[in-house]
Amino acid sequence: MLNYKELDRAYQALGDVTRRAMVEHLTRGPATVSDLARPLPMSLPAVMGHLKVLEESGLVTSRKQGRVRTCQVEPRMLSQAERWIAERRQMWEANLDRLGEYLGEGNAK
Amino acid sequence: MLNYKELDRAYQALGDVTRRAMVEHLTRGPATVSDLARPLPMSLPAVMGHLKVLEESGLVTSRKQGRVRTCQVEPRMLSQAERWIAERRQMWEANLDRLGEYLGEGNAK
DNA sequence: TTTATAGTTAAGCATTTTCTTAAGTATCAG
DNA sequence: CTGATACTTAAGAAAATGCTTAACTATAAA
Repeated sequence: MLNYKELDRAYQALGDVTRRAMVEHLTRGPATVSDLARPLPMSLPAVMGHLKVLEESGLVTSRKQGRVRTCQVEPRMLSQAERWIAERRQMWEANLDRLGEYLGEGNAK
Repeated sequence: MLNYKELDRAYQALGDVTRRAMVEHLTRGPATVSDLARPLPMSLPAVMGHLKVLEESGLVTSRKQGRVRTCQVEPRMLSQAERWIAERRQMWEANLDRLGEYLGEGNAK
């Protein structure tokens, strides 16, 4: 399960173009910090900041070997964020169905 | 389709417990501003602020009749936010499959 | 050993976010 | 008309974000 703080962090992390670009990059495979930074229009420390947010959200993990840090997507957290939305949408649809039945009965149709 | 600014707004909107609570409330059916505010530990103007964020993100819409404003979830935007994550997850899985094939061939298994 | 690479930390600054209280406006009810 | 209700706006404080440059550490290469 996912507590509200984890969800906060995951959605906040995704609420930034730069970090979504990083996630998208990592879905094509693992990458180093420099790999992630190369296409981005900002300094390396700025990228590090975004990486920290992504790691704290659980969407990304990384390990350092020698002087190179390699980053990966964490698909589990991706799924969990996906699921929260999916569940709310389903809840809304279920409600809509119930309303439909009610109107259907009321109007004898 | 969804441009990056819309996605920004949608995920930023979901990246806050209060606003997720409001969305959750609205998945059980339409509600007025006061309905939304009642369970929340903050002032009405603060709730209005959150509502504004939700409306600007396209996740919620509202209409005013007389002095009462009624709010609704907008399931389309919910779906679109869901889809972005789903697509990245699938991208990652496809990549993993390709890696699996590669390793499979390499190891003659 | 010297130099280049890859990443990290720290300080500082502008902007945005999230909340407050106070003071409105526009219905609706009596 | 008078007061209560439902929201709305504005001003402002405190904290969080997102970036910069400068300085530093650890590793690898020459």
